[in-house]
Amino acid sequence: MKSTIKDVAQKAGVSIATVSLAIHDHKRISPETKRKVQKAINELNYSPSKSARNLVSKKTGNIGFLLTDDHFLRTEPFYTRIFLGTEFEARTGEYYVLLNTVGTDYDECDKLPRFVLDKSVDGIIIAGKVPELLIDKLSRINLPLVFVDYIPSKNKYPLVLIDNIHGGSLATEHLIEKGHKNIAFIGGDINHPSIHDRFQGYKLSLEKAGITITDNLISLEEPYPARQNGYDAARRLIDNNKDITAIFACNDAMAIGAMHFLKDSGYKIPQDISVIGFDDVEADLLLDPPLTTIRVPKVELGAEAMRVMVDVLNNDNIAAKKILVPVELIERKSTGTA
Amino acid sequence: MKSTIKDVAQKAGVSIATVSLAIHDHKRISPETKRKVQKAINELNYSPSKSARNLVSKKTGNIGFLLTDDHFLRTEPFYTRIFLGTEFEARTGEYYVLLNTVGTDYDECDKLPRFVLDKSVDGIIIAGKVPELLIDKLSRINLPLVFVDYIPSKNKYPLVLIDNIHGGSLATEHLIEKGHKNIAFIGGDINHPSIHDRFQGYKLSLEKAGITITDNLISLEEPYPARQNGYDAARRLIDNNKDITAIFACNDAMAIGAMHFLKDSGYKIPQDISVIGFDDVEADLLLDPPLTTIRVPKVELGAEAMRVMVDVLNNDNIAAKKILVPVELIERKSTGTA
DNA sequence: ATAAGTAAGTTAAACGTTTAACTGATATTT
DNA sequence: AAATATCAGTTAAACGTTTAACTTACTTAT
Repeated sequence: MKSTIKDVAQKAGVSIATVSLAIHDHKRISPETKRKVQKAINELNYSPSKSARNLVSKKTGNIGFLLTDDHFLRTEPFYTRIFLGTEFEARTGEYYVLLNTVGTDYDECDKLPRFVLDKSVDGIIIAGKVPELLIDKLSRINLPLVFVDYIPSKNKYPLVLIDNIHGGSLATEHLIEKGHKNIAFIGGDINHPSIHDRFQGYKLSLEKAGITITDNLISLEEPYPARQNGYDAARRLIDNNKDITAIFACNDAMAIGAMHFLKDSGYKIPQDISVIGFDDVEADLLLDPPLTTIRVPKVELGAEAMRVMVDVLNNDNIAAKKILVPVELIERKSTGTA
Repeated sequence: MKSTIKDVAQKAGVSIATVSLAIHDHKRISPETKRKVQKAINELNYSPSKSARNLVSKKTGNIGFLLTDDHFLRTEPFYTRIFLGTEFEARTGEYYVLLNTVGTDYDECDKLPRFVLDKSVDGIIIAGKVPELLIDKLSRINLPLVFVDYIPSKNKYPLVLIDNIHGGSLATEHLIEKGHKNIAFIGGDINHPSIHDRFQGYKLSLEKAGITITDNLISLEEPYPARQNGYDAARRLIDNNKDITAIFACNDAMAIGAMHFLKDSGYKIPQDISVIGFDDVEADLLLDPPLTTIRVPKVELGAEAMRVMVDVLNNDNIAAKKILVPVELIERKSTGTA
């Protein structure tokens, strides 16, 4: 059943080295011999053993995909999509993707990811925020690292990022165009590079439009950008400032929370208050009204990260590049004229 | 940096065979030697090379996870969750999971999944409905197969299934307990084993409660269990029978559609009509009112499938078992008393 | 005619494990 | 006291590739 290189060699009447060289299209092998070998391969339905190859090449043919438990388990399939993207791209690059999650509470005693310990990967794509301690440890072993949707503090690795600043601007400009002036911003975990940048985009656009940036329009206290936090932030904001006519939430989860609060408080969306989110998660379409948001091409992010990884692997020491993946405004029904 | 068994042997002052045997806790090695070896292992931070192991054991340590493109890409992260479950369980079983999708239009000319071609997996978990032709081809190569959430036509493989009949009963009994008598059923693609069984559960519970099963309370025509179909089915049902006080939809997507129709027609949920779904997808919580449903433990389904696979792999030819994973009623706000 | 070069293979070592078969002590049985 | 069993380890082959170094037969240049 399972044929080896030996069987092919026998059938083709050549040595196993010739078969190997023929497979790799080595110039030392004549076209005719290559044909003979190819014929034998087809007849025997042979395909090389990965294990044997890996053993001698000291490569594994696998790329690790690392993220935190809560990112993978969270309701919105954000990182799942990114993972999917790496998987799609890996296919063309002849790689497999191995997934591993780590706790957010990673500490000194915790083990390294399984695929690192048993040397099952040639490189690691790290998605989203992961504990810096883990990054430290990982940077000590000699594996190529590529970050997607996160900027580690010691920034010497290739980065694949959402163009958050531009996205923040897009969202804000959309509201400005609709005639809004009192535009609130809801953030959570403002130290997170993505959220920080979206906030930058917000401020940039306001400045550009000549609108002064007002403190009581901005909520940055929430520690985490989740639904409930969006709800709480919206309440605080509205309590302090009745003039708000539009809210830009730093992500859809918070936008959804904010919408819940607004509905609970009897505000009509978008007649009384417009809401825009960021990410474009599936749930947005189910909302009433469906949420206007900034679409992040999640699958594309993952694919890009894998492309960078393959480059790094083939090209040994390529300069650590930084790729910004563009976003786009998706206008639905949650935003209207002021 | 990367230490091999040779280094460990040298450091411990024994042969490499001894190291290997010690690692596998072989009885021929004395406790004292084992300690020595362990010490050397720790000091060198050694861990065995998977490639080398795989080569000699002729195992890969990988399990394939196969499903169709559209199942993986569809909005509700149903199969994604199942995948996650296999991944979690794989961890304890020392396996890695390799994912591969196939088109629903798989035909004779299409290649087998990549991980089959290059012999990168020891077994395959197949999730959801996949083309029978592919199953045929796969059954010819000698890899263990485990199906999750699908029953292939030639049923000789281990199966991990949702307990759909019981779920159907749970849903129906919940409505009966609330005092409902005119309980409608909305199905789509009634030939699908899962939907068929949910319908069985419905009928069983009605019989048990002494309620006659009425044709104009049942909609089975819809070809596909999607939102729009739920909308259409609900309309037809209500048009034909104004006495309906409760609807059991065969899945959440159809339930969501039905709710939309009811709202559009001015019915209050649950005051006028109760609605219950099946699956418990994330969207349910966002609805107004949030949907009462039957929770399907998706992660658990995947974990169970992996457990079965590991059993099969360790135990060579275990009888093809069939595991029914239990479901539970999640009561939210879309069902009330008649 | 001889040396040098090239073309097309082949040989054999290496990759890092596992494991069957062997060895050489001790301990036990007869 | 000799034969046998047990214990604790070692030796060496095998797994299926890749690849540097070697071979052999032609070409071509001098």
